[in-house]
Amino acid sequence: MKHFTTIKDIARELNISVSTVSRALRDTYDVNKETRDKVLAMAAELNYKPNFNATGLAKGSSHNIAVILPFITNYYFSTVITGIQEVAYQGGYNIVLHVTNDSPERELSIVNNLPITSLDGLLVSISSSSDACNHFQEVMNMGVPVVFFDRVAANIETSKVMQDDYNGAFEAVEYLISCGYKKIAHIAGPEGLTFTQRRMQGYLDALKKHDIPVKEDWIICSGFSQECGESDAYQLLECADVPDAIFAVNDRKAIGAMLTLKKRNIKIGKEMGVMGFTNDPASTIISPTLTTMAEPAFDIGRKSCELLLKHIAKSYFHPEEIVLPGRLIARESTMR
Amino acid sequence: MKHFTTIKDIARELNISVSTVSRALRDTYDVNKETRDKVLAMAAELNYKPNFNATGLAKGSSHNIAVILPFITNYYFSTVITGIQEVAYQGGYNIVLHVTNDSPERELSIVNNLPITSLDGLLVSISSSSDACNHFQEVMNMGVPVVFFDRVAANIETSKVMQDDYNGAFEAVEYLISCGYKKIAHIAGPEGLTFTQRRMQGYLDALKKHDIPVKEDWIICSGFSQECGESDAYQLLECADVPDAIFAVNDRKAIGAMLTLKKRNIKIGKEMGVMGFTNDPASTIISPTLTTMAEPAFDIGRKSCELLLKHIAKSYFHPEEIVLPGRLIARESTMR
DNA sequence: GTGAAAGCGCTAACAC
DNA sequence: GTGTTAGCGCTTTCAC
Repeated sequence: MKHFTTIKDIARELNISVSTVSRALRDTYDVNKETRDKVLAMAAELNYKPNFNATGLAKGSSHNIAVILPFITNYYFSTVITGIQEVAYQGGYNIVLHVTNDSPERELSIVNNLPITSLDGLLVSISSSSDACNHFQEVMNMGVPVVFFDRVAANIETSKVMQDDYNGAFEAVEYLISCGYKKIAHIAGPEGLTFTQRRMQGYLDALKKHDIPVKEDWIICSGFSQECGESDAYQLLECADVPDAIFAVNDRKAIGAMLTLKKRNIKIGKEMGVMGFTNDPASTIISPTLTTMAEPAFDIGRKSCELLLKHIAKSYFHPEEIVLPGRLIARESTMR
Repeated sequence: MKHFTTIKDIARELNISVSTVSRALRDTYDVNKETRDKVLAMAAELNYKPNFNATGLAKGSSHNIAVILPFITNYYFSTVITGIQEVAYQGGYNIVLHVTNDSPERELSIVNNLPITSLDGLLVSISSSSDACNHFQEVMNMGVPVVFFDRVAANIETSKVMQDDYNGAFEAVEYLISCGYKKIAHIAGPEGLTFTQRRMQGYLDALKKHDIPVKEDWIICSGFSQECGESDAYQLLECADVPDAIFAVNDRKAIGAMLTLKKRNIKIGKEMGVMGFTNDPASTIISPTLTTMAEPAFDIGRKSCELLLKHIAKSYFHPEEIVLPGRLIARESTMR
C-alpha cells in the first residue's frame, strides 16, 4: 500500500529517461515542447505528486518554514498567522506551527528539536522572558534564516517586523491628554520585552512633552492577560491618588481593567478614560466600546513572511527592520 | 555553507560504519552499549540533527501532519489547534497548517496540492459548503489517514471528533424553556453543514418535547459571523410575532444579535433571552454576559490528534467517532 | 554486534 | 534536447 506515482513511473510509461521527466515537470532547461506536453499529460493521468522529501533531500531545501510564537488563541497572533499563511501559500511554502505557550523552556526545547535540516527558515515571536536568544543565533549560524515579528530579539542581527510601538503609545497618550485626562496610568506588559519597553517609553515621552510628571505608582508591569488587567486596575484604585485614565499595553488588559471599573461602578470615559492597543474585536463588543491603537496584524504577518522568503532566496539578503504604523480608533471609553 | 552533521560524519569520526551509527541513534537492534554510548556522545558533540527529508524518504514517512480548517482567527479553532499541537508535539509530529478561509475552492486547491508524499496524515474541518468531499476520499484511498473534527464529512468513513451538537442544542433550548421563554427563535449556521443540522435538530426536538410549535419565521440560516447575527436579529424583530428568546448556533452570532437588541433598546434577558454555543471569551466580556453551551475545544483538538496518530500507527485502525459533551454555563443573558 | 551495499525519489553535472 | 550516472542522508536487508 501507499505507493505513489514517481517520475520513474512516468519515464517508464513514456519510454524516456527520468531526467527528462524531471526537467519537463519543472519547466526548466530546454525540453522539447512535445515531450514536455506528453510528460505533463502522463503526470496528470497517473495523478503524480512530487515527493517533497526527495526534492528536499536532493536540493538541500524543503519548502517548509517554521512559525514559532507564544500563543495562537488571541486575535493578534491568529491574524498574524493568517497573513503569514497568505504569503507562504502563494510562494508554495508550508508553514509548520510551533506554540511555546510563552514558556522559555518550551521555546528552547522546540528550537533545539527543530528538524532544522528540513526547514528553509524561521518566523518567530519570542516568549516573554527569553532574554537569552542564543538558540536563535545558533540556528542562524547554521545558515537557516530567521525573521522576528512583534516580539523581536533585540540583540540578533536579522530582519524584524513590528508595529510602531513607540509612536503608537506616544500618540495614544497624547490623545488621552487631548481628551482632558491629566492623571494617566499605564498598565504595562512584562518587563524585558522590547515592544513593551517601547510602548512604555512612548507613554513616558508623551507625558514629558506635556509636562506631566510621572508617578511610579501609576505604572504597573504584569502579564498580558485580561486577568492581569483586572488586578492591575484594582491596584490602581488603591493608590492614594487615583488616576483618571488608564493606558493599557493591549486590549485584553484594557478590557480586564474595564471589567474592574464596571464592578466598582466607576463610569468609564467620564470618570476614568481607558485606552487599549491592538484593536481586538472584543474592543467593539465591550460596553462602552474601547478606544484603541489598531495594530496592522495581518500586514505584519505578510511582511515578515515576505522578508523571510527573500532571506531564503538569497543568502546575502541584507536585514531589514520594518515598522508598521498603527491607527488610532476613538471609541466610547475615552468620551467624557 | 549550510552543511549539517550527518551520520556519515559521526561514522568517520568514530571509524565505524554508518549503519551502526544509524542503529545506535535509534536505539534499535542490538548495538553494543559501549558503541552506542560513543555514538551518542559524538552526535551530541557534533550537534547532530537528523535530516527528516532523508528519514522520510527512506522510511516512507515524514513526521508531518497537515491541519486543514476554515479559520484560525476565532476562539474555537485556535483552541482546537492548541490542543492538536499539544499532542503532536508530544508525539514528535509537526503540524503543517492550512487555512481555507472557508472557501471550497481554496480547500480543494490545498488538498490537491498537498505534499501528500511527505505527510503522515490529515486533520480536517471542512469548509461550509464543500458538500463534495471526494478530494478527502482520494487522499484516504492513497493510504493517508484523515480524521475530521467539528465540521465533519458525513459520507466518509473514518474517525471523527465533535462536540455533542444535538444534545447540546437540546439542552440549551430546554434551559431557555425552563427560564420561561416560550417563543424561541434559532439563528442557525449555513445549511448543509452536519453540525449545524444537528444543532437545529436538537432545537426542533426540544420544542417538540415541550409541545411548542415550530415557526418557520423564527428559524434563520446564514453565516457564522457576528455581522450575520446582527442582521438575523433585525430580521427576527421584523416578524409579525416577535420571539422572546434567541438560540444562536454560536457565540459570535449570539453576540451580534445582542448588539442589535441593545441598539433597539430591548432588554436582554428580561424582554428577550439570548443563548449562545461555544463559550467564547467574548461571552463574558459583553454585557449582559452571555449564557452559552461551552464546547470542549481543546479536548477536541487533543482527541482528534490522538486518533490520527493511532491511524498512522496501524493502517487497520478501526474508525472511531468521538462525541464530547458540552457544558451549559448560565449567565445574565437568560435572566428574566 | 557490525559492515557493505542497495535503495527511497529526485536533481544535476556530464556526456552525447 | 535527452540519457547516464552519481549523490542527497538515512534505513535496511544480507552477509559475516
